[in-house]
Amino acid sequence: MSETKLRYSKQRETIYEVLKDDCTHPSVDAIYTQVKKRIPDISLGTVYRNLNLLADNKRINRLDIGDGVIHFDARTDPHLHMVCDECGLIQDIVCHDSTLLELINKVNRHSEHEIHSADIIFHGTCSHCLKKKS
Amino acid sequence: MSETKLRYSKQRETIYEVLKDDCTHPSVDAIYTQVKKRIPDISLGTVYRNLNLLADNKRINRLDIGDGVIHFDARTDPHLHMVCDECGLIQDIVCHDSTLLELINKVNRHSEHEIHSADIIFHGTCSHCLKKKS
DNA sequence: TTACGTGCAAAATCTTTGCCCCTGA
DNA sequence: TCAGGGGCAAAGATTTTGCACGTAA
Repeated sequence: MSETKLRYSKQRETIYEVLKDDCTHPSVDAIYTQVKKRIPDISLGTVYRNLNLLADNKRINRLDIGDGVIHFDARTDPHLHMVCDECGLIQDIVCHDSTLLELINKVNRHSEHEIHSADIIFHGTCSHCLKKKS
Repeated sequence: MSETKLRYSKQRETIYEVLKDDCTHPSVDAIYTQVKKRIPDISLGTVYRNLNLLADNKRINRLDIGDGVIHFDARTDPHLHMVCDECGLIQDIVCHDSTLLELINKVNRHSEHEIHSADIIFHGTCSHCLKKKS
């Protein structure tokens, strides 16, 4: 949870590279499988450790969609997520305007709490599955 | 995941009653502890089984705040959640107006996907912790 | 040199499941 | 009667951690 100085390690940078090039919001296991192609003897524990370190240092984000495993995302700009209930894919929804900030401001005005951030996960049917259905 | 007819059971109704009277969005373990006071020999497996059944039948909702355990909520009207990063409490944020629907509609207009629902979890500092700080 | 990082395996958590007995309808 | 429900314990699944060895700075 705390931000600490990190020394270079091939494993950690490879994990970060793999995640950065993967837009599917992969689970730890999926990342492990990918990284293993480049560093065959890396261990799952190392992948967990480094993903947690990277997240604690805000280089990546944890993403919890409620499927029982943690997903990770190398995008750190504010954006929303959409989970397709048909195919399970997780997609980014870019905030075209100030929608997200507006929502947070609205809640801040109407409640006594102080909101700092919002994790928003939409559920529905993705464009690809919509086409398949019609 | 599928909705099925459920026969009456004392255990299930007690679990539902306990959850309905608890506004803290308790974890399975917290619910188990509560229910155990009324039915001392109930088993944890039964609590899991029934919470999942109740959720599948839409009588309650699962709530995933990313802390590694599932929370449950007997409120089924559309509302948002706020997790206090200081004390960990989960609070309801009532949607005063059509904010939530507006957000969903906006995304539906701007993306090719079809959004059906939104799970929104705010992070910040709750009113109680704000007072303690000042 | 030395504090941080790794691989490995064991442990810790959390959740589901099989089995046999019980119970609501 | 009998299919659904429960208790118990074992199994599964996911994640963390201790330890001895390796490595960046």
